[in-house]
Amino acid sequence: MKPTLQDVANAVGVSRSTVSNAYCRPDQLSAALRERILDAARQLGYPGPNPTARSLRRGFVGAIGVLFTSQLSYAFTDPFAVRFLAGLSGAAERHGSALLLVPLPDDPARARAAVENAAVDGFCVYCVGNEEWALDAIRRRALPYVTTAAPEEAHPAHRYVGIDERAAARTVAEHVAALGHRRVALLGDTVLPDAPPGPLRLAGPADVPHPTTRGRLAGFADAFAALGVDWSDLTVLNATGNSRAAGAAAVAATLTGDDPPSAVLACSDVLALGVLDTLAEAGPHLARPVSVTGFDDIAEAAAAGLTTVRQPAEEKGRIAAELLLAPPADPAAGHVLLDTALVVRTSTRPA
Amino acid sequence: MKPTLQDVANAVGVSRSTVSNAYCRPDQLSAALRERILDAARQLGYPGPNPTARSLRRGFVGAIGVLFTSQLSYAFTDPFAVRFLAGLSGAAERHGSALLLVPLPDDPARARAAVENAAVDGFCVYCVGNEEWALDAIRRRALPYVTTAAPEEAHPAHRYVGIDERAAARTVAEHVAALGHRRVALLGDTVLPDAPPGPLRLAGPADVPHPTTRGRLAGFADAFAALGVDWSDLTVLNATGNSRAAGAAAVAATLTGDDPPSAVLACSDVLALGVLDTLAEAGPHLARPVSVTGFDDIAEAAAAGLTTVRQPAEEKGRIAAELLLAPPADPAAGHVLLDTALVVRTSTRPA
DNA sequence: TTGAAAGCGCTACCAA
DNA sequence: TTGGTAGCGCTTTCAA
Repeated sequence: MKPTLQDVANAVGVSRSTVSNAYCRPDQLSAALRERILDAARQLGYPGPNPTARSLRRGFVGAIGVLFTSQLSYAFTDPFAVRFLAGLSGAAERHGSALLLVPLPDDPARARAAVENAAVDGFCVYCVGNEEWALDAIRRRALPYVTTAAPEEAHPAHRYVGIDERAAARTVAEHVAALGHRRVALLGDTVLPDAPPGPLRLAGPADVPHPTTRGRLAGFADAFAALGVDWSDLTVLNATGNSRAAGAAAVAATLTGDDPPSAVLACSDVLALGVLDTLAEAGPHLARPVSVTGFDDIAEAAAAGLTTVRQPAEEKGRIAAELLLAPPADPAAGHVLLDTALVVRTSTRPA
Repeated sequence: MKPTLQDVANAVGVSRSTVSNAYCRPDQLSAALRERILDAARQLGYPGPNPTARSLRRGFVGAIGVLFTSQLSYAFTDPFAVRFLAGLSGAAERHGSALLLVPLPDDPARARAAVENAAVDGFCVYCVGNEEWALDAIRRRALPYVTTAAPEEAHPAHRYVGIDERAAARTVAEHVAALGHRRVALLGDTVLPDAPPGPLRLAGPADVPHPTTRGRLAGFADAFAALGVDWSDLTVLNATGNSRAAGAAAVAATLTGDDPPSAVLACSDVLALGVLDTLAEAGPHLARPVSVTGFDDIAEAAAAGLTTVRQPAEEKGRIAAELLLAPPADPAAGHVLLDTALVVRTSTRPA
């Protein structure tokens, strides 16, 4: 059996308290005794206090849980998520907190159990879809948490760091509109659940369940509505996933059909890069060039010359961690909206 | 105070065991009683069994620790590490295990404490330098672990997944040698600790402390030695970090000096991309083109036309997780060497 | 400076 | 099917 603190105490002939003190309160005993205890521990192969037992007793763990309501590997596949995690981990590191990445099974009951069973002091919920159930489980545990988007309904103690999705989306749409584009397609990931890739009939942005996508589509629409281009004049394209391939598949038929749009506004850079892939492939067969915009400004966007909206990924992660680990006294400071910036590159041209 | 299992038991008028059973062994009580208990729990706001207490009692945690002996954010900054983590997290997810990313402070004593205090069932150690101290702490805790490189000295129960660094490096060097290059520079990250960026005097690869870098440099040297080009004829360049910028800085003086090498063999793609950056910047001032090779085959390598050695990043992560979570019965199967492949692109040309 | 006592919240065994 | 008992390994008063 693995030796315990008790064994060390027995070996030295002192009480457990004293051994415990030797580890976590060196000032509470003589240096000599402490040395004697540590020596005995080494001799016995005692690896130091058991972390789980210590957490139970102390009432905290030293780790924050990170939740992606999707495959966990998504976190490492999406460039924006990776940068967010870089910022988050840097700040967590500074606070001496570890990061527990919690995989969520597809089965709702088991997913909820995963949230209930995570040994953490708080949660950072990376919003990618419907995570209300997870927030509910977290609130029941009375743990602090932070999300990466404003909540749908305000909740006391709900802290978040996000951007003004709608206003940000509007800026890039205004840029495209100013270039003279009027036949425009909007591309989003999972605009409606279970919808197939490609064009979608949608009464308005309000019908989109995912708040981030809803906000961005609404912002795109705002810009055109101001110029008299109605929602019904816009094409909405659905991608079945936030990936390059899904973006490419979503637009393929539309771009190669007759009367294609002159511009495609995507809800993420990854989708937009997929559009560029389709465009590059279709190449000579296209009647005329198509302008494309993305959202996020990931590294690949610059290389591809993609016009996009920049949001500060690492900073978002850093602030999320700080909101959790060093909560502001003023509750209003728990709601952070970051600035975004339109980045114009070569993927948008006059219509 | 937060309600505990005991409170629920009191409320329903049953024993704690029965409440516990209601949560983790539903077959041990009648459906009716279980419903009654769960209802009471809901009423009281009991969020379910405390994960830490459960772990203590059960003796396992359901998480594996991931150690990067560097800034934790490095894990998200290095493309190869990110792909490794994607593979690792996918496999962990399948096994229902969470991932605890443990930040390691710079201070050695505190770093060791971080390893000792992590509540995990095992460790995956991503090798980036000297991690013997961490392995030592893990062994004392008698936890299973896996590393991403063969150990320097064999240890029972040490499992690893790696590649034959030396043989792999040799293949790309042979390719460069076959193109006729004889004046060659080798570029590695932290070839010697605390060495400045740029050329380095080194008696031989054996003097390099980091095993991965040592193996790759030795492999490069092997290829040239076979053609009569001695170690002393090769230039060794030191980069102070595994980053594009560090790679660029390491080669700048050498490439723009007189009598520059005709080829640079880098120990990673990231470093090689830095070399390409320097080359692009120096551009017209260069006497003649310089061939460059990398190592890893990250996504950016393809776009940059970089000749490199491909190693299966995601698979490495997946196998690491499986070695840990589903240990093979045969101990020999705990040592996995993955295949690598030379990928020739446009960054290498005849001398 | 040291030790005794009292749990942290839970689960697993065994007996009823 | 239910409950009593006995810890899991530790830390923290408080008293000596």
